[in-house]
Parts: sequence; structure tokens; C-alpha cells
Amino acid sequence: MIDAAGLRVMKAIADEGSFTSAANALGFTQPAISQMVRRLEQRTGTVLVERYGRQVRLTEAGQVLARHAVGVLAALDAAEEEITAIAGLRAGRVRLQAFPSSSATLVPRTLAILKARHPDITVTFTEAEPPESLAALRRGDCDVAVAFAYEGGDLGELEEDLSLLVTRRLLDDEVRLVVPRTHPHAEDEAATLADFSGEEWIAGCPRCRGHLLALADTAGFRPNVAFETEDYVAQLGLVTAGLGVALVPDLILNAAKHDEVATLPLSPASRRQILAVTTPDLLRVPAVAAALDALCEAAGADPGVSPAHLVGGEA
Amino acid sequence: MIDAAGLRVMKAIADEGSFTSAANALGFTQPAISQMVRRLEQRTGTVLVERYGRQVRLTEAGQVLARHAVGVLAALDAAEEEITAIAGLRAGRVRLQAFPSSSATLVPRTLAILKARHPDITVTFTEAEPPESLAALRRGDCDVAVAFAYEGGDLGELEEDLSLLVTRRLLDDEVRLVVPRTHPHAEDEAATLADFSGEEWIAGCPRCRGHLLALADTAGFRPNVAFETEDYVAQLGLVTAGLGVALVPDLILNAAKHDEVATLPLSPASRRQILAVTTPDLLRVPAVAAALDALCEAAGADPGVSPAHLVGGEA
DNA sequence: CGTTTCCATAATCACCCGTTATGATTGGTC
DNA sequence: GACCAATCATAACGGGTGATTATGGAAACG
Repeated sequence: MIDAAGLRVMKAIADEGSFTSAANALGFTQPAISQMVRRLEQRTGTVLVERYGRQVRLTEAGQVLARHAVGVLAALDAAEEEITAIAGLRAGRVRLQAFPSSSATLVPRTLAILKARHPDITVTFTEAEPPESLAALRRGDCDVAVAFAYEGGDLGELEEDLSLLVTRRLLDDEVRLVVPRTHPHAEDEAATLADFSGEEWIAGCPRCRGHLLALADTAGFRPNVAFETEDYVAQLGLVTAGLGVALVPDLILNAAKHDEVATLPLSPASRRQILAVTTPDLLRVPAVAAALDALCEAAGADPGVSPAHLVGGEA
Repeated sequence: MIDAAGLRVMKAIADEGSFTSAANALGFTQPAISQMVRRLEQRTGTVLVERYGRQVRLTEAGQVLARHAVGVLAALDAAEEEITAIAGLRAGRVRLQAFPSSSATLVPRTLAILKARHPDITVTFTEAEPPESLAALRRGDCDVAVAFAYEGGDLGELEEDLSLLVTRRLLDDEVRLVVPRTHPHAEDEAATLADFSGEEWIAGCPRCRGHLLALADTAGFRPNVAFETEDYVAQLGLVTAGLGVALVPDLILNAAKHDEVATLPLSPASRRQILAVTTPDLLRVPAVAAALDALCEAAGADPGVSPAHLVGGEA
């Protein structure tokens, strides 16, 4: 019944004292004001303006509208300002979830880039394994999820989780075999997994363990898993102590100290893909886009975007 | 850029959780919501709604709008309620100005009627002589003026003051000659003014005095004005004391005690018109209309309205 | 008394904002 | 694994809002 335009007009009349001035103040012509008032009057069924001679003044009802106009228009302007602030990266929120081992280097570097570039954006970060982070993304509790998938392994399984989502490949993380310095194969150029079928193995998180099992299966043996820990630093410690061997991604090795062990590339090589995941709509939210850019930059990847179902396709 | 309708839609989506439910809640169809959101999004240049699968949820920017919607819509409703209250006589204001001698009976009776009929209306009353009350009316400081005009006398003069105004004739107030009980003509049926050319006169307010002078001039003499007071009770007291004679309107005589004097109708009769005056627009304001009705009722007049320039025309 | 300066009205036109009808896609179900 | 229900998107269409220009009438002013 009453809209913002009507209030704006009433306020302008109250402020300016005449239809003509109000029209000028609002950038309209005088007849626009004239019939705007008339429409308002017949909508409310009330006399809003008293025309006396060639001057106009608001009736009590008109003053009521003009008075309320102040608050309403202020609130409207405030809303608009907030929106443009979000659009202009002068405000906004990004909720990031990433898997634990990315927290060490990728995420901190991303947050630093983001903070430097857009200091007014609020970034929240939660550590979560891919299944949970993607669930949060689908649920709407998260804006960007950083996930990983082992090539050939759970890429297919992940793919179904990625339907309706978009991803950016951040980096290809090569998996290396970590053995004690004193190990007979410690000086090899590369490691063939079958050579280690008799070792005791140290496994990580459920999905990493799954990857280990898959690789071993391909190599024709079942690994003897003696220890399990999700903490890669602990894994390196166990290897250092000579208690077994482990598969550890490069990303971890670049960040953690590992002088006491030998790290061998696998032959054939095995990699995991690290992906940033979000929804198509969120991609168009400036703060989210900025976060993705920062993630790419931190990972040193090109900032190309690919729909979820193309993840394993090319490359 | 952002209007009330848009906010209403965003709030409905936030509350209901889907376009379809929001549409039902607002009484619209689903496509209406769909393209309303699209328009809002391209107007603000921002993603407001995140479509994931077949569910929708607000982005941060969308939540900003939904949050502001509460306040804005509440304020809008409040304004609308105030307006309808004024229209429904459950609120409103009437500023009444009346000439002093009407304050005795006409105005109190009017206020009583008004208060009984519409207890929620605020009535303010100011005593003012016709020139001032009409000026206030023109200035917008008054809603209803109760004025009077002597027939034949200043009716023409008043008429020019009444341009652009509307009037209601409240009553015709006959003017009587007041003389001491002991006066030789005290028992006459009627008074011919010429018979009192030698008396000492008691005059009232400037315009009443003007009327006296006009009547005397017609009768062929210049009255010897010995006393002047605007207080009619004082005039009656002066007459009672035998200090002179006076012209006093019936309205006063009906209200004030005057046992000690004789009141004679004039021949030819002389009347003053008592009018309620307002502007054409204010006439359509419910509270003002109610006040005019109450005035008519208090005066016992028919509630006909006549444009100002017809005041002296018929009757 | 003309002249200016207001506001009102008429005619016109664009676009906003609804509608109905229909399609695309998701997500559950037998 | 294919149907089925639910949800949002889109197209086509129509009415009304809300602006414009052009014009008229009345009031205040010199």
C-alpha cells in the first residue's frame, strides 16, 4: 500500500515546501510529484496534502508519512550500503573448510594473501575432512571447501559428491614413500611398491589408508599395517624410529622437517589432487571469488575453473 | 534501487525457505518470486540467493536484506496503521480557533459532543478574533475557524478573507439593544435605533463597534461612545449600572445572566452570521469533518456546506 | 492589470510486476 | 534404473504504475 517511493516523495515535499522544489530535489518533473501524491491519497483514502492557493502543506496524515519516511529511507540506505560494501569487497564473509594437512601451509598462506588484499573481509576457517566439508558446503554452512582426491582411487567416489559443485584444481600433490635413512632402499632413485611388501606400514587417515591399500593391491600384496595415526608429523617420527614405512604427500614433506628419513618418489608415480570446491552461485560472490583466487595463488596454480564433473577428465 | 516489495520477498524467502512457500505466504505465484529475485539481483549487482539443487538459501547479501526487511516493514506497517487510525477517527488532531464570545457556549458544547463521539481525537482550542483565526487557517496553523460577520456590514470585507475557503453557517445571531430596566423605552416591543441617538453608548470589540457605527449611521446619528470593553459581561454590568446602552448579540444573552436589564429586538432587525470556516482539503479530513459536524450540532444548524463566496448570496 | 509562478490535467509511453503455461533438473521411490 | 513428485527457470502476455511533454487555470506579486 505504501512504498518507499511514496515516502521519499512525501519527505521531499515536507523538506522543500512545494511540489516543484520536491521534484527538482528528486530529479523528477513537477507532474510526477503531483500524480504521485494523488495516487498515494487514493490508495490510503486520506488527504495527505492541503492545497491552499498555490502553496501546499502536509496534513497530519501527510506529516505522519513524512516522519516515518526518515527512518525507513535511512534503513533502506543502510541496507544498500551494506550490499555495495559486500559487492565492493569492503565487507563480506568467507567460511573456509579445509582438510587437516592443508592447514599447515596452503591455508595460512591463503589467509595471509586474502588479509593483505582485502583486509575488511571476515574469514572463518574450520578444519574438516573432505566428506564433512563438502556436506557443510551442500548444507550452506561453508563457502569454500578445500578437498583432495587420490588419482585413480576415490576420484570417482568424490565425483558423485561434487555434483552441482564447481572446483578449481589447486595443485597436484605427489605421494612419496618415506623410509628410514638406514633402509636398504634408502638411496634408490625411485621406489617400486612391490619391493616393500614385507615392511610394516604406517597408515594415516581412512582415505589415505584406502589409497595405500589400493596401491598395494595393484602391486600385488596386502600391506601389514602396524600403526595408524592421522598426524603426519607423528608418521615421520615413527619412520625415523625405524618402526615402519609410510606414504606421505609432498605437501607435508615441504612443510615438515624430515632430515632423518629418506623420501623416495614412487614408480609408477602416484598423486593426489587438491581442489577448492564451491557452488556455482557462491562463485559469483566477490568475497568467495577473492578467496578462491587467493587459494590458487597460494598453491601456485592457474586460476582456471572447471565444473565438478570434469575434474578427472583432462590434464 | 531497493524497495519495500523486494524486502518483503527476501524476508519471505528467509522465513519460508523456498520460493514456492514464500510465494504462498505472500499470495503470489512462484514465478513472481523467481523473477523478483532475479530483478533484485541484477539491480544490486549481487548474488542474493544461492540455488543448490532444488533448494535455495540466502547468501550473505541476501541475509542483509532479509534482516533489514524486518525493521523497514515494521515501520511501514506502523505508518499505515497511523494513517488508517486517522482515517478511522481513532486518532487525529483538530486545531480550532474561535472568537471570544463563542467560547462561552458554542465551543464547549462542540468539544463535549466531539469528545463523546470520538474520544481519541485530540482537539486544541485557541481563542482568536476572526481576522487572526482566518490568518492562522491560511497559514496552516489552524484547521477550523469559527468567525462571525455582521450582515450588510463587514460581510463584504470578510468575503475577501474567505477566498479559497469553505464555510458552514452555524447560526444567525440576532443583535439586541440592552438598556437599563429603568429606561423609558425598556418596555417597548422593539427598539428603533434613532430613538437612542442621545444615549451614551457602550461599545465592544473593534468590529462590533464598527457595526454599531454603521447601524447608527443608517439611523442618521453618530453614537456617543462613553465606554469600550470587549467583555460582554462587563457591558451588561455597565448597562445595569445605568451608565449607557449597548448592542449585544443573542448568543451572549442566552449564556450570561441579564436579569437587571431589558433586551429589545431592533427594528429593523440586525443579525450577525456565525460561520465555521476551513479549507476545501481539510474538509475531507475525517477529524475536521467531525469537528464541523459537532459545531453544527452544537449550534443547531443544518450541516450544509457552502463555498465561501456564496456566504452572503442566498439565505 | 499583466506577469510570473505555482499546481492540475491530458495524452503518451516505457517498464515493472504480476499472471499462466511450460520446461529442466533434482531427489526420492518402487 | 526408471518413474514420479517437487522445485526453480523461462517465455509470452497483460495491466497498471510511474515517468514524460504539453497545456491550462488560478493565485500572488509588482
